[in-house]
Amino acid sequence: MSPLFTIQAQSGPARLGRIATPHGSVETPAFMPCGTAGSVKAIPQDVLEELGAQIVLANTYHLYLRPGHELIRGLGGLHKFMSWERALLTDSGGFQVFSLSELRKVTEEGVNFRSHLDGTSHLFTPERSIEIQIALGADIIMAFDECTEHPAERSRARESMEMTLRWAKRSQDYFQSHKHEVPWASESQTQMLFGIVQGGMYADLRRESAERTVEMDFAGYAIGGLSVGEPRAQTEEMIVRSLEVLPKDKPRYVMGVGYPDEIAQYAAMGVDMMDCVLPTRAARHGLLFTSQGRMNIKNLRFAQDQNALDPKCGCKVCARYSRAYLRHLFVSGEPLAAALNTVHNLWFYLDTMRSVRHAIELGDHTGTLSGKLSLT
RNA sequence: GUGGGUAUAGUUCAGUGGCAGAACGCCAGACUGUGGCUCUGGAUGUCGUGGGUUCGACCCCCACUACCCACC
Repeated sequence: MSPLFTIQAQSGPARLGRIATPHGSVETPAFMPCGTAGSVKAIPQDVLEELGAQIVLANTYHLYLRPGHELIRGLGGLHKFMSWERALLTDSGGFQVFSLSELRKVTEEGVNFRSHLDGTSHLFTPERSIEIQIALGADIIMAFDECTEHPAERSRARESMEMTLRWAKRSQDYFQSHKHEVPWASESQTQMLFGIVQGGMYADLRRESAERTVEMDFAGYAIGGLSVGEPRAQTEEMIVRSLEVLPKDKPRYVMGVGYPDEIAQYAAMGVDMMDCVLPTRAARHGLLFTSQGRMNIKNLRFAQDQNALDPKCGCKVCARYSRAYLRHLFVSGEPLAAALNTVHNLWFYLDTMRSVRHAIELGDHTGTLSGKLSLT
């Protein structure tokens, strides 16, 4: 079997690579837009393709609750259901449990939680999470973990980390015995299961978590539990500590980050994959990322501004519409505002990654990777 | 013309003889493995005009003006 992840060029710790999935390849470092409920909010799949997205993240928690994973399996899997032929990754539901903490109860077995939709009680276990993720059929699926809250005492961080390690083993075991049940299964193709590094903000726990996760031999490794309120320097250190241990021939994924300059920086540090709700959520809230920094399009100062949103941007929104019009759409509550803003922000993120990949390919002669990206 | 009603923030309206209020709108900020076009904060007043009563009036009294309703 040919390797699922290949590295084509390196520049310092940064890698230019390619993940081969049953639904096309993903060039790395990659940014993955969030399509929580089987949709990147506000834009249709053909636009997502035009933007150059090669992989989208969807969510086990949401799709399980509605419309239900068995329904999606019955309709041929998530790719077919949402008419997305490129790669998909599903999150395990671990983070939703964390972010909806007042509704949860964590035990060794798993997590009891109440649906935010109708209040009904549900139990997620590692086995259940993987079962659902197999039914959905994403190309890359995630082990069921516990996202350690921040701040967390060392003892609490260790306890949480140990739980995640036990759950990782159970996720792996269940996956190995059921992976043939994926909707599009064939002899040569299965899903890739990623393990997740935790350990709170403790460098040695991060290292230990990474080492013991690697021993279980996953197809790729994620670094979770970051961007939960800690200072940026700490995020960076935890990533570095984890990357030191993670195998260089497997994809490494930092979950849930970040700002444009963050994703460029982490890619330069050797991270291959990232996802974040920021570009899409911010877009729906009127916050746009540009080459000149962040821009709140609802500000009065744009009311009569005929300039393109970002004159240096190559997206279709910047090519066609003025700031004045975009402000008008947003202020008026027009649905088109969310669509256009999302197109721009995702283009900006995806284009940032294209620049980073190009810089790695050229051996970073442009300096892009050495911190000269001045994005906020 | 007669009778009745109303007049308070940009708008729609609460309000009490003793610091001028809400909602929406407006202005600004936030957003990091997405429940939520969401959350947080801020500014804005000749309380229609002119008199009177009162220690004190947005509030009570009188007149005027504008608008609304009914009747003629």
